Amino acid sequence: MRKKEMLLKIYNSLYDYFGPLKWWPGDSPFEIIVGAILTQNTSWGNVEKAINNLKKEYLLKPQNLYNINQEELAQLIKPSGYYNIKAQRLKNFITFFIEEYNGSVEKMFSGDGEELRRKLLKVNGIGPETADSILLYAGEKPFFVVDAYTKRIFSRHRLISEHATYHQIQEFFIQNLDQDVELYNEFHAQIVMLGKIICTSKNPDCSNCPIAFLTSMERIAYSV
DNA sequence: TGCCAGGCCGGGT
DNA sequence: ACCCGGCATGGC
Repeated sequence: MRKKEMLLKIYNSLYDYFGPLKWWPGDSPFEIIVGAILTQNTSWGNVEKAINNLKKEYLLKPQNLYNINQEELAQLIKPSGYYNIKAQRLKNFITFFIEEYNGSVEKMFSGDGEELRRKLLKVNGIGPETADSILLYAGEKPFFVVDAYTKRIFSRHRLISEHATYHQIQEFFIQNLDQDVELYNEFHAQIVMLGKIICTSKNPDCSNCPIAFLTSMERIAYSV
C-alpha cells in the first residue's frame, strides 16, 4: 500500500465510522473567523457561549466589533477563557480586517491565499493553526489544518514524529492528499472527533480505534 | 478534585 | 533555534 492510499484509507475509515461532520459550525465566514480565535486551546462548548453573547449584541458584524471597546468585549467572551488576551486578539484582527479590507470577507479572500496567510500570521494572536482554520473554513481555500489532536493521533500511530513541527505535519498531509477543500475540511473535522472521543490524552488504548488497521511494519515504513 | 480543552506570545537560555 | 510560564473558564 502506497503512502497516499494509506492516508486516504485512514480518511475513509474515519468517515465510515463517524459519518459526515459538516464543519465548521457557524452561520457566516466572519463568525467562523471569530470562533477560530476564541477556540485557541479551548473546548468548543465554551466558545459557543461566548459566540452567543456576541451574537446577542450584534457583534458578529465587523463594524460593530470594531467599535466596541476591549474591556466590554472581554466581559462578553468570558466563557471562552483567556478572555483578556482573546479580546486583545479579536481587536488586533478586526483592526487589520477593517483597515485592510474594509471589513469585507469577499475582499480579504479574493487575492492569493499564501499572501493572505503571511498577512494573517503578522497579526498578533494569529498563529499557524488559526490562520489555516480561517483560510480553510471561512475562505474555502485548500490549507490543511494541524492541531494538537492531529499531532497526538498521528504520532501515536507512528506516522509522524512526536517532535514534528507544525510545518512538517502539514507537509505530510498536503504531499499525500489531493488539494481539495472539501477533503481538507472533512478530514480535519474527523481527526478532531477521533481525538475527542477515542484517541484521547488519557486513553492511549488504540484497540477500538477505527484507524488502527496498519501493521507495525507499515507504520515504520510510512513514518516521517 | 484535578486534568483537559480545536494556541500563541514573550522572555529566557 | 528551542523551552517554558502565562493566559482562564467550564465539563467530566
